[in-house]
Amino acid sequence: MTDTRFDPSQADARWQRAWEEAGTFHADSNSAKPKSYVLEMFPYPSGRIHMGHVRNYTMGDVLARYKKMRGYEVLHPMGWDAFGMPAENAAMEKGVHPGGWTRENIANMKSQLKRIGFALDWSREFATCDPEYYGHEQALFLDLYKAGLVYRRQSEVNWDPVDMTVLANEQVIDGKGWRSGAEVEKRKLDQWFLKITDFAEDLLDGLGALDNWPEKVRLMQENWIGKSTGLEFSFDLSNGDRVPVYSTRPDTIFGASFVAVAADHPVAQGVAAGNPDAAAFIELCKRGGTTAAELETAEKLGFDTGITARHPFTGAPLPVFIANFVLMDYGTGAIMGVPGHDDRDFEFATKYGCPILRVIAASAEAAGDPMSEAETGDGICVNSDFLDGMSVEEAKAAVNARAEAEGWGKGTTVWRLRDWGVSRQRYWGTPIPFIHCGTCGVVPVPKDQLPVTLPEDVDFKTPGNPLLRHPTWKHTTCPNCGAAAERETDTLDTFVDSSWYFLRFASQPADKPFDRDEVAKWLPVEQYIGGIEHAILHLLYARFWTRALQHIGQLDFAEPFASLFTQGMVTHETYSRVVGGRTVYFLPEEVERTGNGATLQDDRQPVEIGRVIKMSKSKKNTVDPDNIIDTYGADAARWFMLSDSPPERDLPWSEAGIEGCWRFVQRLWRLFGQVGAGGAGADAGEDKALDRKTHQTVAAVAQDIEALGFNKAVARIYELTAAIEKAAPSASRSNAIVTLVHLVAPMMPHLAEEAWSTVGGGGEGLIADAAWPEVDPALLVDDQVTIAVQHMGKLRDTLTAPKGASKEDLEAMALASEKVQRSIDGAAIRKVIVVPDRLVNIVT
RNA sequence: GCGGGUGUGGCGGAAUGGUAGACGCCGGGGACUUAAAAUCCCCUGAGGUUUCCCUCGUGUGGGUUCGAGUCCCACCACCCGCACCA
Repeated sequence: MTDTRFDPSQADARWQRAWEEAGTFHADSNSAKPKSYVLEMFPYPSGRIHMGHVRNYTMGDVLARYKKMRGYEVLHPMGWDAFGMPAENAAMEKGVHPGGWTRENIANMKSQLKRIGFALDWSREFATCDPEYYGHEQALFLDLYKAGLVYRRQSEVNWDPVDMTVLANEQVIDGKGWRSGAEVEKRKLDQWFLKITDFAEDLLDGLGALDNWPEKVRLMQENWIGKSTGLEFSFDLSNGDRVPVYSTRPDTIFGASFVAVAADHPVAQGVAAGNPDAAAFIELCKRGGTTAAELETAEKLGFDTGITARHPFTGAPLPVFIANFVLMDYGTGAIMGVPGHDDRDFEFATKYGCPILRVIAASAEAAGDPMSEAETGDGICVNSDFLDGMSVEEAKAAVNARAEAEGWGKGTTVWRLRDWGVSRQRYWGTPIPFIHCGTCGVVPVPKDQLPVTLPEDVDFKTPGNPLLRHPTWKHTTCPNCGAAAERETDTLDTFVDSSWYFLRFASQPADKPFDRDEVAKWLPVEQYIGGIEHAILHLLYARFWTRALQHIGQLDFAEPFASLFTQGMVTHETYSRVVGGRTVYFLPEEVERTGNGATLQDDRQPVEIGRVIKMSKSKKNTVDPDNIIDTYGADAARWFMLSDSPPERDLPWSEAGIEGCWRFVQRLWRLFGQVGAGGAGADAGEDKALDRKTHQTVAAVAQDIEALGFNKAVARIYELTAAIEKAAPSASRSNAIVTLVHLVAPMMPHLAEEAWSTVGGGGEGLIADAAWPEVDPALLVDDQVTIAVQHMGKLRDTLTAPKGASKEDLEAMALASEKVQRSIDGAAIRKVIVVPDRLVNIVT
């Protein structure tokens, strides 16, 4: 090896070519080896790869390469989540076609990914906007329809009356359309739904078996599914109607002081018909946000209908309100208000003067205590007739039993989970394969006519759904009767696309979505890696879709992802100045970081250093992976992604940090050049301490990689590197260096290949195909251990003892310590605690 | 608002209830060099002491324990999700 520096600008591409030519990362479905499916969430082709992608894919890549070295047949695919709104936005803003824009982005991002040297099987690549892919998706959708899991019903959307278009929640800002600024209305449309609620119980139960999912993701899903048990009963109204309500707290029924119904509840509609004020109030509720967050934080508003409801036990008349915080979608769309024991009811009652009654208290004596806030905790029933003295749980059961016995109510399970609305009134998505016929109704497109492809000739000059206004596309004939009919112009939610892509990666027949047997070979995914932002929707939908396919007999398993890992974001500090009262941000590459400040390169004047936050275009705190790779090569960038921060936490990018990684790449390169100095690699044993360190590191790094503790693996590699550098030349040292090449191979594959091809005359083949080093268990244990000696729990001395020394010996050694004796200072020893191989604590 | 998470030196972080700060970054000092880059060595939680050590210290306040960053209770701060962004 003559070069003193590793040059990634020529080595990276050379090894990437070598892997490609050898088909190194091609996954063979017929392999006899044990399989491992490593998957990172596929990206939306926004145009450029960002550091978050690099981090996500580097983690998966290290695992995939490591698994391969451990003898697994690894499937590590990549593709594109290519449908979605940004492409339509680009079409509107730049006058480009969504398809062309997307294809161009994919090409750019693919070449970016290739430069990082990921061990991907590119032969399985696809984009969800490929007619082949979405055609199969349409077929699956029809299968689910046939199984009764797809239906249509009316549902509300955000309607922008100026742009004449449906808006996503994120396009509604303070109740106004993001483009038009017009007040957003709620409008009812016929929409397609998937019956995810049929699987609510199963999706909930399934969480229990997902041991290798983060606890917090399981909890989030559990809360999302939101199983609750309560009582459903009806109030008799003074106008002769009956209104069913649902409550999870029937034990507090004697504390009910009002009844509230949702704005779109039939009772509300009935009142509005004869009362313009009520109608106006309902209109008010329809404006403003629809999201749960907005409803919860918005001021509680109500309209007193003048109607009263008869309390089922006391017969007392309770006022009936229309309220903005009651949701038609949840329960029965009506509630009994118990201000004493529900936060929202308390706020509402305070505002509208309803009585706040205490019906739960810590003890019977506290029954008369005043209430300054809602008390939602446990206690016993008071002021509650026959419930007095019962616990909350007893009272719930007692009220339910009484209601059922008397026939005016019944115990019910209610789910927060709602059916999945998949209709989108947009162009750039999978067309929903149905036809509307004047005589036959809604008719599925026959499978032999799939895919229903998107028309190419569309314009985005006017707002609204281009499919709806396309001159010819929607006109067709009914497959049933042959009469003129119209195509469905809604497209599918892009979450449908990402609910089965992992199946298509595993198996790609031309004539069907996937082959059941081939899928069974690869699935479930051993390790799925992605952002926490997908903790609920994507992961829940994918779990549902898999169950739905199992239900209709197309799959043999229910859970697609055996292990899940959610990685943190890549963050960066921000650089800004206030110019004319406005904050102007600067890119890191425009800024020079000095000691504890920063200056703009253009004018040498200081800029303000802001908080370290998620990289975002608006704050300009982004770093382009291409620039980093141009400067430092792929391996330094990969190493940075793995160093320091635990993978589940945020990773702050810094120029100094990547410089450090670059120095380490070169440091390794110099060390790798020293194989053979002091003897050939075959005979270790000359340097027992180094042998031990080497084997301990191999075992620890393996363990860390398998637990995705990359930052710990990195720290151990630094330690071994330092130990080798300090060691005198020997066969042990040469062995250690060759081992080190293996250890870094999954993380810095280009450097490792370059070293492998040259060390000690050159290794056999590619190191990507090499086996992970064997560990000698005898070398994992040290024969000497350091014992901490404490007096009253405080460290006073340390001593070295043979491993496995007896408690008596350790105690004697500890008491012999001068420092310890000085600390004890003649006090009587009451107790000595000895933890073998760890510590001695003397208690006086 | 509801749900979830996080908090340890100047910074990122490490630590089966058992030596807090491994490892990296920044910073300081030195070696090499005509000089620089690169590289190598040493120091680097705070305070006291002055080369022997001592005291304090893991968001805050309590508690359990021989011993708490770790377990329990209460609080504070920040971050994420909330169903049409992906």
